[in-house]
Amino acid sequence: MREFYTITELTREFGISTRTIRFYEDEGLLSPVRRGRTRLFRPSDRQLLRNILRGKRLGFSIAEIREIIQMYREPPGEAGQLRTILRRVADRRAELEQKKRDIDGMLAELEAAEEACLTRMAELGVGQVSRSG
Amino acid sequence: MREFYTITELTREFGISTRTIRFYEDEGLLSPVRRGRTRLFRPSDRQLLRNILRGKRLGFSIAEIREIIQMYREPPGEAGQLRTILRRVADRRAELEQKKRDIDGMLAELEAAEEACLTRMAELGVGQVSRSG
DNA sequence: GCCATGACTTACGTAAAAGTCAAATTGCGA
DNA sequence: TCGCAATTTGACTTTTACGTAAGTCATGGC
Repeated sequence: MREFYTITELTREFGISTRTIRFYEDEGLLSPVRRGRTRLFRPSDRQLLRNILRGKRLGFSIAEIREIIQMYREPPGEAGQLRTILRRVADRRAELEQKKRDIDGMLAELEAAEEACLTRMAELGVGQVSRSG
Repeated sequence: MREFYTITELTREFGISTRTIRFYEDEGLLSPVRRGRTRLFRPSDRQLLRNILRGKRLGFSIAEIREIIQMYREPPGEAGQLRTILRRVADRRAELEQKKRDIDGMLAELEAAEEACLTRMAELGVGQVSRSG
């Protein structure tokens, strides 16, 4: 495991721009250490970035991702705050389950569309058809 | 099954604004029939709206949703176009599978966070803890 | 006939999430 | 130590997905 990554290494690995990474830092999602003014990303920063991009792919906003990230941090010492976090965890979980159902719904529609295409191709007498599902 | 829905009925059912529905029509996602100037939504429009909102929840853009919707339409008569659609279906499917993995990853992180909170609460000697997973 | 209600169009506004560009600075290899 | 590529900050621009406001139109009840 490497100790540090440069910003461009991360942009290449994740297919994003430096502007994006700096933007995430401005938004408080990332906090790389610095040598002089240059950002140095630890493996934990890299992991965090990976999680941020996961959230993005699922349609979460920066604000939501920031909130979710805060739930992963060291749990606080106060019972009320812990309960708050637990509630939010439950909420997010429900949201993710909904997204899962959405995915299954869309997959079903895609399969129907594929089926219709394959049927149509058969009607047209087109060969070289391979089924993936 | 009702024959038509008004715009406000749909806004109430799906928790969105009339502006949003009209915007989707402007963007070519919906094409309700009209009586005079008033929009009348058929059950198929309602279904389509449901699908649009599913796509939104999964983070697809209007442009992407428009493209996906076009795949659901009546399959065209030309073999090349059919193949194009099949390829896009495969791409979208792969994308949805990726999102599914993203969800599972996030769920795992949420569970870890929950676990940490529960542990912390136990340390504090806080009772009334119920586990959901 | 008048008004409330709901729907419509048009136009402008805006927040989020970067993209783009410029100018200064820095690190590092020769 | 020079020079160039990489990095930095800062400001401005763009795109997306609507929100909001202003004014019009149709219609059903009193």
